[in-house]
Amino acid sequence: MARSDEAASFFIAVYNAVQEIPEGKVTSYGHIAKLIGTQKLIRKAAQRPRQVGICLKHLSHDPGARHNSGNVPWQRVINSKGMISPRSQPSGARNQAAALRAEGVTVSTDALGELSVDFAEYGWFPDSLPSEEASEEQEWVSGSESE
DNA sequence: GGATTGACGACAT
DNA sequence: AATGTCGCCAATC
Repeated sequence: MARSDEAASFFIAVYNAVQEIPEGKVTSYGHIAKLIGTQKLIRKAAQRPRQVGICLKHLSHDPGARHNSGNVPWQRVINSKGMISPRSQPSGARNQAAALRAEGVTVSTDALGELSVDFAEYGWFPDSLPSEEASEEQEWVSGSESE
């Protein structure tokens, strides 16, 4: 099992999780990492929020790719403080804000020009992926499901 | 192929 | 409350 395979799995898991974020909702990089962490497949996933950002950064713009900027709602992922990461290129963050506003999310701008979203209103933080059981190998044992 | 960077986050000062 | 430090590890010098 090469580490590169594990890395690839991580990318897939991230894109898969991000696609679960409902339109008009947002979550954090850290939460995506945590959700992936519930799946044993990937090592220390819950401790790698940065890698989640890397995944989105490298999200393909090729419409033909399995996961691309068109079918993965990357804009719904912001940092744990509820703010769109300023990062290197301001236009990128602004573009993200525009994409969120387009789907009904209110993005506030403070005096410093930092963009933020109210988690209380738009946050999406489930304990696990809604379709986690449906899409994965689904090899857990049935019998002890307690609601 | 070693060193730095970074769409982050938790904890320590 | 506001910085600083460290862990994580793929990508990029």
